[in-house]
Amino acid sequence: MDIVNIFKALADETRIRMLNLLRNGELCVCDIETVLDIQQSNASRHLNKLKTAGIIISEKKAQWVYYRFNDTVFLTYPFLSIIINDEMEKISLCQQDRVRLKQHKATGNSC
Amino acid sequence: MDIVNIFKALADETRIRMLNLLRNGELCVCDIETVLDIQQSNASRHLNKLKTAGIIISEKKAQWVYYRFNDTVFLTYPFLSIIINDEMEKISLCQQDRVRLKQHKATGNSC
DNA sequence: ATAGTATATGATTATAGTTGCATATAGTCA
DNA sequence: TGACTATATGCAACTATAATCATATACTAT
Repeated sequence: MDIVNIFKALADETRIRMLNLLRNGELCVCDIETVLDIQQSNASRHLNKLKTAGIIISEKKAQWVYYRFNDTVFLTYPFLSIIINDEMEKISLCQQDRVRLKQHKATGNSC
Repeated sequence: MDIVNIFKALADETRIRMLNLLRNGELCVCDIETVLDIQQSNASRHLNKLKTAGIIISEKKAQWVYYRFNDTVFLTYPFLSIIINDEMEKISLCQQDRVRLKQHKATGNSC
């Protein structure tokens, strides 16, 4: 039952926060790491879990790996759009994270 | 983050199958047990997990405990309606379970 | 009261998921 | 080439979840 793997991928606060950050567009691992203040290996593994579930895809550019939403999964599971567009907007930690991402990008230290 | 507990509750095949059965209306533990062919304690614990997450509620009637959807949670999390109405319809195991529930009810052995 | 049925829960074991540290791999740039 | 950066992964410790069996609780009916 593939949908169970989707829910398993969503059943973690860090991964919800990651998906929230990706709403603004693709990001590399190190920026996600910095904004969420988590370890590099931790970030890499959580992103891999979201990728394995089919929610995000990755693309290597030079030494960075950029992650972004996998558009086709929203066709298969339309409820995912609602979660990402509406539910994440309601979560205060997610709102704060997006402010922090904006600030991080403003510093010019982002990829 | 309450929504993570919702996803944790959904991140299990048995619990998805339980929610699918409840689409037809309230059911007691023993009927769910029979239709899904799982142990009694197992059924009770999974139902409790769905209840703790706020997705279902229970009502005791005589010696039976009936479980049904908690309507208020669909107001808080509208995406849940889509999952239960649309996604479960697409899962073949869920379709089969609903046939088995119908057959079980037809035997007259249900609560 | 007694026997029977339905449900919940304690205790245990098994399995799966998470984290941190160290290290491997792959790319960049001087 | 060598130093550096970004990312992934092996391993170990830890935590959480699930399944099973036995038992407790609560209700029914005789």
